[in-house]
Amino acid sequence: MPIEWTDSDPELSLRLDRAFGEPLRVQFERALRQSIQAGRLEAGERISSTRRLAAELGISRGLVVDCYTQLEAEGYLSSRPGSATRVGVGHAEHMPAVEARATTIRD
Amino acid sequence: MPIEWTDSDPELSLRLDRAFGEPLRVQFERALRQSIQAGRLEAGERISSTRRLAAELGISRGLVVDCYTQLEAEGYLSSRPGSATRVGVGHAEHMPAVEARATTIRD
DNA sequence: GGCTATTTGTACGTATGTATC
DNA sequence: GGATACATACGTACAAATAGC
Repeated sequence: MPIEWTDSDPELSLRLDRAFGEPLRVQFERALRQSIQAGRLEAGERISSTRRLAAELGISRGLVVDCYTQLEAEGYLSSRPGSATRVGVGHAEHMPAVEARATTIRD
Repeated sequence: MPIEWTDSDPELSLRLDRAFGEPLRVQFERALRQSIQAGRLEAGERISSTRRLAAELGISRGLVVDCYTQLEAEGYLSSRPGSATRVGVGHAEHMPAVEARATTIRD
């Protein structure tokens, strides 16, 4: 049974399927990366905390942490302890779709 | 091809060999126990997390967890959730092999 | 400035499924 | 079939940094 999740504004919508064979982490990581690439998330904008997103998606926080870590290494996200994780400024600027859209996504 | 690993300070150095016939867990567990027995690890000192050590040794984390569990049961290590594993205070000072022998093999 | 809640980061321990020998 | 090893996912716990009041 796939997991679908859409925020109030559909800034981040993704679909995970446990029975699909592909690991949840891979599915989630790709969905998140594509959301940034497509400009559905604005540069510098806060994204959900690992706890909230995990709870909303029905997956463990560890998975979310792992994916955030990976995407941060790729430059898509920026985080520091005690503060919210944000979309990396470097990447989103270079993405054409971003400025065109000016999407608002909060937390 | 043996796996060799040495920490920055060579407090823990070990050598694993997949082709040796002896299970990796046995090799690793013995190497770790001997490091403590020989006093190369100081009492109360932090040791590598299961994730880090597994990654550095190229073995699965499950194996490291199993060995840590066994050595904790023998008193060589001390751990609690959310905190780093440390060398057991009782052991690193006085002698070792006694408690180890008294312990039954688990699992 | 201080206090508290939140968040990240880290770490352990466990469970389940799979592959291989 | 059993033992060994690995991969994936989860739950929990704690410390440090931060943000907000």
